[in-house]
Amino acid sequence: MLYVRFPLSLRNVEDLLHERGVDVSHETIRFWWHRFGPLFAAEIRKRRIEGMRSSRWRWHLDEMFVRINGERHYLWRAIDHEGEVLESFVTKTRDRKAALKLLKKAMRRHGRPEVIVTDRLRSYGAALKEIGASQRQETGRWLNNRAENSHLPFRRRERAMSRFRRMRSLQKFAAVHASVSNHFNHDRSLSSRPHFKANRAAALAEWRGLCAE
DNA sequence: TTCGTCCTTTGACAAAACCA
DNA sequence: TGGTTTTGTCAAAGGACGAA
Repeated sequence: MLYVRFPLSLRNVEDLLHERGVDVSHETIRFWWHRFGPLFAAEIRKRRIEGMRSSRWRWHLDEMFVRINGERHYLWRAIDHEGEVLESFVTKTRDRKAALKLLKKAMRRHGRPEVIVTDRLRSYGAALKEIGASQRQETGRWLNNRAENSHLPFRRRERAMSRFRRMRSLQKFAAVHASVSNHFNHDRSLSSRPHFKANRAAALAEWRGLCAE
């Protein structure tokens, strides 16, 4: 959890744990998050979906560049109007097929949204047409800030991580990171401090519950 | 005992980040 | 620009532990 949630390297986490009396190697940390990260992420996602009100009527779709060994890849994400990450995955191309995959994945899990906000990339139009929802699309230079903003934590992490070495782990990390940051990031600025504290305590307690199982 | 399985450690590596 | 440090990753070996 330390590794995924904070911009720490594997060796940073090793040292942190050492301070707390846990003696493990950096390789073990890596092993742990590969092994258990996806499990936790899936569990968090499942619980969130169960407890979700049907208020996610507007989606924001977005893609971003990620460089792996000098090769260009694209990280696709679907975000709801509250800034919560619904879906994310990695492809090598930026075309209709990738956009379509994103849409289908998200819709299978969350149902159809009323409005879909995208940037001006034509692939979205083509993909939406294919599933017969083109009238629900809204594009705009500024409309999609919601999605762009949610890249920030990810970018910060990417820098500390000295870029991703393999597509496989980027995919995994994107999924786990989305779930974990959804779980812990309640809006600090909008809610009062005691309210935020209560939320954070609840999130932590729930996390401990997940670990104990 | 001897396997087999599942984790952990170790040491090395190349790529990226950093710094002057 | 070029050298140094830091990064995630890998292969190989080690170790704990239960089953046969």
